[in-house]
Amino acid sequence: MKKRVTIQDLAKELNTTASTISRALKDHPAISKSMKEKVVDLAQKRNYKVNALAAGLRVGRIKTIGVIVPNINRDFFSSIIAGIEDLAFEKGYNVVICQTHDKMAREQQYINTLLSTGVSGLLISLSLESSSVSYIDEIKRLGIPLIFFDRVVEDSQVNRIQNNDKAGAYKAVCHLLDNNYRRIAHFAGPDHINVYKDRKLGYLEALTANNIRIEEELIITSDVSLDAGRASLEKLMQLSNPPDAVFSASDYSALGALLYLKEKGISVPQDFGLVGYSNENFTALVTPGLTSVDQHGMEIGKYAVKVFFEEIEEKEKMLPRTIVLDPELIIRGSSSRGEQKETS
Amino acid sequence: MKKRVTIQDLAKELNTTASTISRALKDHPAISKSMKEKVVDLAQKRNYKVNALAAGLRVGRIKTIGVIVPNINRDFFSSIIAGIEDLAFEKGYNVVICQTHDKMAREQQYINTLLSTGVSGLLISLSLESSSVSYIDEIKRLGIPLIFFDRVVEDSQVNRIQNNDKAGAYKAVCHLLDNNYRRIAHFAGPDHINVYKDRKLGYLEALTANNIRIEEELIITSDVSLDAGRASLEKLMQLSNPPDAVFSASDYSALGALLYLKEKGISVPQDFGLVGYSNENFTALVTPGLTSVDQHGMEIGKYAVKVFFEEIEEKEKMLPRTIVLDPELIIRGSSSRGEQKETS
DNA sequence: CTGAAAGCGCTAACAT
DNA sequence: ATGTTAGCGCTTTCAG
Repeated sequence: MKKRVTIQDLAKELNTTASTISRALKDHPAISKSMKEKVVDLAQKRNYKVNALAAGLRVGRIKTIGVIVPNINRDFFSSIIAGIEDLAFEKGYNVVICQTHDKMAREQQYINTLLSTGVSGLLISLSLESSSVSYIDEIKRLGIPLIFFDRVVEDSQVNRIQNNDKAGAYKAVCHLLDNNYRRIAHFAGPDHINVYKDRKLGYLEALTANNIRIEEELIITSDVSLDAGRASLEKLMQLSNPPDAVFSASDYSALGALLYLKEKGISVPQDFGLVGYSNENFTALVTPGLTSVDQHGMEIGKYAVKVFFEEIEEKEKMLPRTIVLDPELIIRGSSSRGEQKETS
Repeated sequence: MKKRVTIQDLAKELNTTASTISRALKDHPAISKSMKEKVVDLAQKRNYKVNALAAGLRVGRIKTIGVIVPNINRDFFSSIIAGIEDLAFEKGYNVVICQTHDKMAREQQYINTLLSTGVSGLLISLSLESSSVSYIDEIKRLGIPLIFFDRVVEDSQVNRIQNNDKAGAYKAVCHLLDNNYRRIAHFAGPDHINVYKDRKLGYLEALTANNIRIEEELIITSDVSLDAGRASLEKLMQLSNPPDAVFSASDYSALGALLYLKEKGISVPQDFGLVGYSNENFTALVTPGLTSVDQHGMEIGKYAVKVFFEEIEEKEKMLPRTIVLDPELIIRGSSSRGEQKETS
């Protein structure tokens, strides 16, 4: 367990000083070519690695971007992360990923840790529990770029990359109406999360625009998990006048509903229509395929880092931006009555 | 963009010194109760956070565990991570997750970054490209606990948490034989990765044990992706004597095969049997359900951190351990000829 | 119980 | 083109 090689060790061995080594290693213009070569060779030979702690302490920041998401095993979030990584790597930044499991406490803890390790920026999608958020001001005060994506805070002056969830939901519900479903229920998520609020709004607007009366009993709010979806539909089917379709704010609860319908032998899409949200990979794999709304995760990720780099590269303070992408309805078997091409 | 609050700021305000603040904050026994209270209160009020860079530089290590996996959007890996997080949090450690996308270069880069930021330990599952690995000695030399899980290095003295992949494959193939499939092909992964090598061995042993001749043409090696699975099966079906079942080393290529079979109207499991590996969530969702081998990801994660904590808590150097878990065959529709209970 | 002082490894302004 | 020096914020030994 020897100590790690430092810049001093290299300096001693080359009869020079730490400064020269430091500069040579960063390809500083004022260092002779021959010296640079010697230094780089020796560094390699001795397997030298910068101590990012020391460098970061000095400079106040390290070339790492912190990403905080509710869950990493959602295809939506993992595509966002892939998008973030692509650009970040290109620019020589590393990405560390933290998952909150939708707990506000973990979100706060990770923010503290990441801040205290000197990350250069923070890209965050809120946990389900995070209705209000207290850390924004502090992050701003530290001058660290902060970008929210997908699940964003709404009332503050911050950067946001999000989908037009209202439009996505609107399209989804209109599609169900086009396929002659008439009593369309909605699985809603917590109202304090923008995406769920907006999806509900889109649902309501689509009904109103089509002169369909809104019935509160057809709207069920939950954590939109698979189990919640199954339970919600079970409850709805007890109604004297049950729905003939569900627009779910999440693919998972749509899947729960689908499994319930299969169990009960209710045929989808003939007797019941189903649309989910997020276009998770499994939606294409279940039978019938689950119609869903694709949110272009990769793009969201790319925009998020892009804004980050703009923030650190601009000298003068930029105004916070909100970038809104348009989601896309992906039609599959679960909602296509009449002409079904979909088989898988 | 004010500077962040330091321990010195607090010291000045309380007419004491940094040492006292530092000690009070860590609940050092030699600090008076009243002082501790004052310090903790003020720290809270001023929103003080330790500068982990500075503390880490001093101590040489930070309370963070680095986890490196090929991909985070596999259910298998994300359960492992969940297992790791559980225990790590309990002990006050943070977990940062990095994904290599199966690229050796990224693996090396992340190891460098994590080492240079002073993580306390490294939990690694190798990328597909990583046949030989050069960083082990260095990590050991630095005295940082190193634990491989699932995809491990085989020839060195390191900690390993892995599944008995041979046994899992053996069970899977025997199950196919029990269901009267006779020409069983195998989708193999790269041979330099232990898990794929062992799954192939299990396949071969199961055939041999049942007096079935091994035919090289029935073994197709690929990156076991979805596309590879489809392509591999397509190729196999061109043979003059095509197989009637596939044991795939990965759920993804099994899925590719399933989609191909559906397209061609070959009925599963009647005319063709299919078994995958890893028990990804989607295996329960496709129709017919895909028989697969569950690897107890959560347990693997828990063991991995457990070994990490043992390493840092023991004073004397412990010998590297290898922990082998037994996987479990999950039987679903895709391989159950005769008595099919499975419908989903 | 508290303070003084040194130093972790690196960078950058300021020499030369 | 290279060296000198100071200091980032914290912990910890040693002294009181």
